[in-house]
Amino acid sequence: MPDQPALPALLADRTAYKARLEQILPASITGTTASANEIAAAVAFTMMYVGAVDGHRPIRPSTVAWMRDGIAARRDDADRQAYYLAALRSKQAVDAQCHAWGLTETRSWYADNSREPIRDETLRTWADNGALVSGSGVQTTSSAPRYTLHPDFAALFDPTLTGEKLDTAIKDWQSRHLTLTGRARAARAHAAARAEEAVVVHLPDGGTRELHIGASSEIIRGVIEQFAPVRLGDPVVIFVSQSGEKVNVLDEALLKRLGLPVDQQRLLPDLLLADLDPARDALWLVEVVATDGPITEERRAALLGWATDHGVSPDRCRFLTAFESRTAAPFKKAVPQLARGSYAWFLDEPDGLLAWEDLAAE
DNA sequence: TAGAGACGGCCCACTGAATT
DNA sequence: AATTCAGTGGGCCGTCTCTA
Repeated sequence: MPDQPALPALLADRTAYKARLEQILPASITGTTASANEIAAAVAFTMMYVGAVDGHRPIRPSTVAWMRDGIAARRDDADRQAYYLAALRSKQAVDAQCHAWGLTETRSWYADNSREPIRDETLRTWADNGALVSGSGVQTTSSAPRYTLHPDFAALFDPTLTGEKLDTAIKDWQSRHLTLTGRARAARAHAAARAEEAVVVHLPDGGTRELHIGASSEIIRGVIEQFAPVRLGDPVVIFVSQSGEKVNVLDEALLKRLGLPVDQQRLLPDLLLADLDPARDALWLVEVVATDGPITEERRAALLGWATDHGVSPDRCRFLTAFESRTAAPFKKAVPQLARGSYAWFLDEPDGLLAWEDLAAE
């Protein structure tokens, strides 16, 4: 990475970052201690240490968790870069780097599981307050690094900025980012970044819906745009559920009329379609398989139970597993488990439908 | 002394890179 | 090409400390 900006100058230690954070994003403003607590100080130090600013050298939570006192003490650009690269590879790579440096201190700042408060509390809160630049093109469940500091926020940690100059700079930043309009601006920028990478699905009723980027969303789009209009007489998309998101209900009124509860705790299909054609009158329960999770006998029974518990007749339920291709590994892996009485559909062969039927039932 | 907050730990589903 | 592994996302819970 030859065109990377220079690494920023650092403050003395974590304590110094905590002190500044308490001025910039105090709990009294953010409503949570996560914006300026010890974890937040560790995050700020580490992000500045590796130069995670303005889209360059993004980190993930483990980059913070794996930092150690011995590493933090090494301030050469080459060492900082070396830690960044090691932390991108694995914890073992960090161990190896420490060994190469002859560091005896083997304790990371935080245990691996502490990534959760780092991610869920500190980084979330910073993002809400315009302190981060949202990662672009990184899938929700990807382990790729995505977090960088907003350059204006990072500038507040400049060691040469002290006393009155620091106070002024902080007040200026707060007035641009922490006001109602500042927050709204951050939210809009965040939404715009997400929309740019979204998968746009055209619904049967003419509307559109944006889904997260990823193979699953491409398959969902295929089912809605290519499968449903051909196979269903009068298709309606009732809801879509995506990882990392509450169930996305598209037709609340219909869901209510059907009397189906959308309970987050229970097993729900990835996609629920209804065929309102009076001659067909069916409910399509669809599972989308990018890697795993087809309609197995167990899943079929659970989904059927969910539907029939609420008055849907079993003979009105259709079960479909949607795949990217029948030539790809996920389908081959799923074949032995596919539930009898379910269908399979493939994104790369949208005009076909594979039926696994009970001979006696037909 | 009860309740709230902080923090570390565990679980599940899913993804992409590394390994075989 | 298939499988494994490590790390992400979303959750929940137990323990400790501080405070009302």
